[in-house]
Amino acid sequence: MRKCGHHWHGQFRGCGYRMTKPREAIMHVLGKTKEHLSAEDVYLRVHKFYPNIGLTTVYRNLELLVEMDMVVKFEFGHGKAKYELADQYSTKGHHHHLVCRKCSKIIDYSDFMKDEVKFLKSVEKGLSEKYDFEITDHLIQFCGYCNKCKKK
Amino acid sequence: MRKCGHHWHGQFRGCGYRMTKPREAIMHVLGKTKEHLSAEDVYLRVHKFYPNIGLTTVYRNLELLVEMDMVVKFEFGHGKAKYELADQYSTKGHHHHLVCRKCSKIIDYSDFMKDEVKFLKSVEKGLSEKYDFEITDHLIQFCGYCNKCKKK
DNA sequence: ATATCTGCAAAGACTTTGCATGAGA
DNA sequence: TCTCATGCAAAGTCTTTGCAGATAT
Repeated sequence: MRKCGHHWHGQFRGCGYRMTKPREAIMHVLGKTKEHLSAEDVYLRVHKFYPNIGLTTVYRNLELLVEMDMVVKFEFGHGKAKYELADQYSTKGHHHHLVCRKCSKIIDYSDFMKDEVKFLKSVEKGLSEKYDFEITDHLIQFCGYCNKCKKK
Repeated sequence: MRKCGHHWHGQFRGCGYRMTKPREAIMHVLGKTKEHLSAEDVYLRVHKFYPNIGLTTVYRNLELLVEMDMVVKFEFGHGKAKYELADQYSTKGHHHHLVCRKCSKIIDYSDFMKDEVKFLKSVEKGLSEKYDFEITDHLIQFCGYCNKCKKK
């Protein structure tokens, strides 16, 4: 059976992991979507072209990918965790979320990134020094009511 | 038995809810701590002076309090949700969190709020207009490795 | 060859629901 | 008095763990 050659190979090997078919399939699904997928969502999509996949494997690999900084995990507070490819691997690019408190709708936005970068730069530096904390990532999110859910 | 009079009374009545002993007890616990408590944490603390409390009641009221904007719910990604009194009811004041990806330690910080306010003011305005979204709250959080967990 | 990875089944953890009883206004 | 709220038990979800067999290198 052919080897699991692929452009993710190096990423995994570099971290001491193997490139396997389930991993390839999971990366494929994550790379193809612009949505925020739950573990089960990923499982279902992978399952279509790789029916042998197990949900457990999806959970284990998503966790691994988060640890490797290739995937970001979000807990929007509606039961299940959602996963997205990290900015540098994604076609979506750097963005944040607007979360509706009523219908749970999530809007991606990538506006005002200039302001954000300026803000983050000084804050991250200050915080990491003051608290002796190595900052690897940030989470910025706005909560409220979407156009359909806000009171008229 | 005496009535449940208390300074939270108006908050609840104003939203169409009743002031009950369990609610009073839960507010008492939340108001007394500076920690981030899980539902079970709240339950255990309330239980000490109000042993009749049920865990279900705690869950139901925390949810209610979040909806009333009196409490903020955080999902730091380590299993259980954590709750804090909202800024305006808390002695902690406005703050955000630094979350260690390894040991799950959470550091509250309230530095750089001037920069933050400036940043948020323009961004919130822009976003709410562009996406027709009523922003009620924001979540800003930095993830990384605390002094004990970062590689030397 | 051999340590890693996978899939299945079962267990675990947190949270929600149903319902009869109790309490606030 | 008349709803609303509570507590218990049971159920529901999402996620993790154990383990034997399969796979990548």
